[in-house]
Amino acid sequence: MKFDDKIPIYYQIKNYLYHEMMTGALKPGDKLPAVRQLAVDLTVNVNTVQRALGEMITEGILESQRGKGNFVTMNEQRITRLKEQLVMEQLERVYEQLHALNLTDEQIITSLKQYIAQRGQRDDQRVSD
Amino acid sequence: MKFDDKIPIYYQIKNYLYHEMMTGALKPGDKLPAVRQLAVDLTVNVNTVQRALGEMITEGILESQRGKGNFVTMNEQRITRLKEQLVMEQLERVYEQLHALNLTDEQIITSLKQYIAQRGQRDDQRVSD
DNA sequence: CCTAGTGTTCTATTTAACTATTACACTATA
DNA sequence: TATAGTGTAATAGTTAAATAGAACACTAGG
Repeated sequence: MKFDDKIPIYYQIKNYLYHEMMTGALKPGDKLPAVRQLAVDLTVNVNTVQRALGEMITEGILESQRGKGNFVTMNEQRITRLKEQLVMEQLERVYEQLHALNLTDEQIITSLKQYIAQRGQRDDQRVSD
Repeated sequence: MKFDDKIPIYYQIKNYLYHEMMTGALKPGDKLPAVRQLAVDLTVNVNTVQRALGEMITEGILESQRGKGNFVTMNEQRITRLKEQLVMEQLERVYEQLHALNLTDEQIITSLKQYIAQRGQRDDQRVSD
C-alpha cells in the first residue's frame, strides 16, 4: 500500500479501514485479518497496525478478542455515525480550504460541479461504462 | 499560530503563505516579513520557516534577494496557476474521499450544498451580516 | 497437554521533523 | 567603514513515528 508521507501511517491505516467499512468490504461482526497479516499486506510493522487498531478499539468501532481476532462492532449505529462524521469532516475541510482561497459559496459549489463533470468525461473516455 | 500535528509544520506554513497570496494579503512584488520575524510570528524556528520558503522559491512563487528579503513573484500568471492548482487539489481530494465513502456524484454535490446551507444558517445566528 | 493462530506488550534502534544556536554572506545607510 | 537588517547554512540536540525483534497471554483443536 502506498502512503502519503505527510501523514502518519497509523492514521492512514485507520482511514483505510474506515473506508473498508463504509463500502461494505468489512461488515458489522466481520473478523479483520490477523494483525501480522495486515502488517504484511500493508507493508508496515505490526506495532504500527496495532496503534491504528488500538485507537479504533478505543473509539468503539472495533472490538478485540484476545486469541481470536479483531472484529467490526455489531453496533450498526456506531458505524452510521462514523460515516456521517467522516463525510462531515471532508466537507468542512474542503469548504474552509476553498473559502480561504477566496472562493464564494457559489463558486465552491460550481467548481465542484465542473470538476465532477470534467472527471465524468475523462472516465467516459477510458471505459464506456 | 496553531498547527495540526498530523502535518509537517513547514508544509502548513507554505499553505498559510499561499492563502495570504490568494486573498491578496500578499500581492505580487510584496516583501515578506523577515524570516526571523516570521519565525517569531508563527512561533517556530527560523530553519522551519526557511524550509517552507526554500520550497516556494524553488517553485518560483517567491524570489529571494540576499540581504534584502523575500518577495512575492511579479509573474502574476504563476500565481493564477498556483490558485487553480490549489483549488483542483482540494476538489480532487474531497471527491476521492467521499467517493471512497460510497457516495455517488449526485450525493457528493447534494451533501456539499446542504453543508453550506446549514453553515449559512449557523453563521446567520451569530452575525446578521 | 501440545501446537498453531491470535492479540498484546516491551525494548532497542532508526529516521524525519523540529528546535537551538551560531556563523557566514550580502545590502543599505549613517 | 561600521552597523543594522536581511537571507543562508551548518552543527548539535530533542522528539514522535516507525521499525525490528522478542516475549507474553489467550483460544481452539488435535
